Amino acid sequence: MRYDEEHKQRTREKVLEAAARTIRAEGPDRVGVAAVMAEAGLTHGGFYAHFASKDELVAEAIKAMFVDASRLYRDATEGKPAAKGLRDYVKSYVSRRHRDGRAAGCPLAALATDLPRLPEPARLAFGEGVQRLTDRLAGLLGDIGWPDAPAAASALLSEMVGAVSLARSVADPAQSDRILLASRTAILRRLGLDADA
Amino acid sequence: MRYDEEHKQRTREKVLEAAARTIRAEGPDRVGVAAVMAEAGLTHGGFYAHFASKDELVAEAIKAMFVDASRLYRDATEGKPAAKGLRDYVKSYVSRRHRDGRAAGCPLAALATDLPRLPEPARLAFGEGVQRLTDRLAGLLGDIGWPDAPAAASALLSEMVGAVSLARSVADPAQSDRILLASRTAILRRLGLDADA
DNA sequence: TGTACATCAGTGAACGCGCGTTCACTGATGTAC
DNA sequence: TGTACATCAGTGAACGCGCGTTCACTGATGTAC
Repeated sequence: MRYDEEHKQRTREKVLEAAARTIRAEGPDRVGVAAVMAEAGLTHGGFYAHFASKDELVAEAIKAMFVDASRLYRDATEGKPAAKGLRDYVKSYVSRRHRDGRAAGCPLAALATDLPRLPEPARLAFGEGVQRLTDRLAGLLGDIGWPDAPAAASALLSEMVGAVSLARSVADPAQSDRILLASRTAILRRLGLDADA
Repeated sequence: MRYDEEHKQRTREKVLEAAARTIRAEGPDRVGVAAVMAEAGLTHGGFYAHFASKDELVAEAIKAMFVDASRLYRDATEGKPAAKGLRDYVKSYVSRRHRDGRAAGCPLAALATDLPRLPEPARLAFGEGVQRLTDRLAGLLGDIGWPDAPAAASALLSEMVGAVSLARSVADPAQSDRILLASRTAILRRLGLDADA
């Protein structure tokens, strides 16, 4: 049907957005090419005009998820003093809303234990995303005068990822809430952010 | 072939052990009934004499994994003063050896992000395992006089799970080592255990 | 004690289904002349 | 300006394959008489 110049690029982005959402919600193994294409309003046959394989889709979708993650980070921190930004980011990350919204949340908490089973390109993309997020947190920790900010940022990120992952993994809602609250409180208290405005 | 009384029970346990290992390594979706049976030295047709479905196998295998997890906990802590036991458990959990041995490691770090996609029975079994491990850690923390030990234990477990999961998820070995080291150091220092014998 | 039958864990072929991938085709629009 | 052809994103049928599950069968041993 001969579309205009940017048409293919727009389609590719629509497919990637659908994949990024459903892979976070259902995992890379339970998401099918046909389902992703359908969610993007297309039929499955056209998939290979955009991606060489499903593996490539997964790797590219992981990159797209980290764009979402950056937006979540920016929304929580932009235009705020470091202490308040850090506090708001922790509170939005270790939250019921984040726990209950896998499809739109952080790829780390959604896919961490899936990654070791995925091929190299996906793991490379994931590793880069982890590093970028760590660097950003290290910046904030440095700004509030925290010692050894890069290592502290890594430990902080691990704790947030673990808390949200575990809160999602248990069947009992009360237990899940307790897991979130315990980590959120521990983090904010430790960073001296629990009483700030 | 009419086997003796305990024969069927032993076979079931062999199948569960094989499933517990391969599910931790490959994830519940990539492990097939036929592969698990073959690893237990059987053919796939006999599977349904032991389990009603693959879903039931997964739920039962999760219970079996937590038996392993209890053993790992006991090996690190048994017969030691609380401070030393806690320190040794953290060091064995947040370690390269644990990171590199998914099949025999803690189910939390191996499967946390898979669980939300599994049916209720699997998530119930997982939730119980998480609680038991948290209670044990709370016991140790209480013994060393840590305030609000149950919440502190939950936060500690989340941090350890997050660190090992993330260390496994990135492609770059140096980055992976840094993630482990950052969390391990932060935890031991915070608990005042970094200089103990 | 000996014989006929029942039991049932395990075998292996077969089933239906979903998935990743391939491929011949479509048809609106750009390009060549 | 008008006509014939080329392009190529997208369609939909088809493929091979692996998987979960089913089922008729096996055959060593326990039980009944």
